Amino acid sequence: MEQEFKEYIDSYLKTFVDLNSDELSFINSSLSIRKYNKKEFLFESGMVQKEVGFVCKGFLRRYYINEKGNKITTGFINENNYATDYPSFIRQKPSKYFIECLEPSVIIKFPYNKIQEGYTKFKAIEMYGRLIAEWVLTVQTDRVESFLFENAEERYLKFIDQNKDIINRVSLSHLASYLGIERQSLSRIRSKIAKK
Amino acid sequence: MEQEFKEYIDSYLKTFVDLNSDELSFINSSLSIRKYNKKEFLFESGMVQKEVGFVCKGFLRRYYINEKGNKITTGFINENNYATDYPSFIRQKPSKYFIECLEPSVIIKFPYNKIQEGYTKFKAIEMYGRLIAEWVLTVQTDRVESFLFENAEERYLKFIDQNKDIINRVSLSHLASYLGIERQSLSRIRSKIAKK
DNA sequence: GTTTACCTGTCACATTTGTGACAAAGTTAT
DNA sequence: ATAACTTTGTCACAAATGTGACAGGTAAAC
Repeated sequence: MEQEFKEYIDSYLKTFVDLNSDELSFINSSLSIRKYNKKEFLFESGMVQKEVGFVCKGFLRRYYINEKGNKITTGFINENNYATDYPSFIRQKPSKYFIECLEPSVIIKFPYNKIQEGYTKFKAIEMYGRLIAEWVLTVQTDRVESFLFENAEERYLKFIDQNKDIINRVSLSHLASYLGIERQSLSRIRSKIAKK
Repeated sequence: MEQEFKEYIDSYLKTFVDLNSDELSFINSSLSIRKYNKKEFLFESGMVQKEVGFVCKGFLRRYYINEKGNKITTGFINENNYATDYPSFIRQKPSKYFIECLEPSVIIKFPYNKIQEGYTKFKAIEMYGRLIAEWVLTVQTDRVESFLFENAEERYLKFIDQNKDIINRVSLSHLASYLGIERQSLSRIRSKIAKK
């Protein structure tokens, strides 16, 4: 099984950067793989992430527990995405997030130290790091704009339009907190839309 | 004047990455400098940014005009920051933003093509690109969290706490739209706080 | 100095969203 | 199959925010 998923991620990475055999063998020797059950945690609040997780199979969410004890979902992670709190991983600072499996998952892990080693030794890996950061930057900017330019209903409609692949994997409560509203409000929005 | 500001940005860049003489001369030969008056635009909505601007002196804002014709400020840019719409610059796609000088400004410009050339030719420049992207990613993530975890009053208090250096350069209206509320709401919040 | 344009504070009212409660439906564990 | 738990939909009321209006203050332009 290991070999199968290693080849899977190799071909995924190659869609972004050209990797020579040195770089590929460095990457393959650096990563490990693990299966998770539903409700298991990739990591919990307070931890420093020693590795970043790449989702080969499964579905996860990232959430934060606020002062009132409410769980606020800030991201869903499906296949071919990285399960991490980027800012805390980059700085190697404790994260305030939990990452929880919503489905049984298969995760490939890259250790932080190996990534840094890859950045200094291999130009293609440094470039891949920049491209990933630029991509996340873009995603986060879109999300800031969604709060500034759109109301809750528009954010909801946009979400279901842009996430047809995962929409039937997320619960109403999780989605509501991701959109920045209460579950009752999302319920209201849904019934309002249904009447149209 | 040119030389003065070129030395200024050289020493700024050196605080992030080690630059050898090849890299420094490449950078210095790539950049140009320009003065702007108050109310002048660095670029306007619909344009593809051929260059990124580094603010040596001055103060600017980035804003978007929505369907109702309202100007929504999404960022303030002061000294030692880049005046750009990153996502559109990265992809070389037209921006929906205006960047306007709120004060007379001195801006150093890096052409997009030169930056890409720098990325491929110089490892230190590629690394600097990654660090900048990682930094912007972190800033944008903080901003998303501010919408999810905080109400308008908390966002306002956090802003004045974290931006003591520019707080007296921004107007109430601009700040309100940056916080995602109407100017009347910010006015209300201010008077509510004043009563405490 | 005067005029003009813009910015700010405040008000009343409308709309949106949050809060707490409850019941029905669905899911999980035993 | 049953019981325990979770999720969802709905309601009434409270709180927050948006909207349109107006007046006074400030700054820029002539």
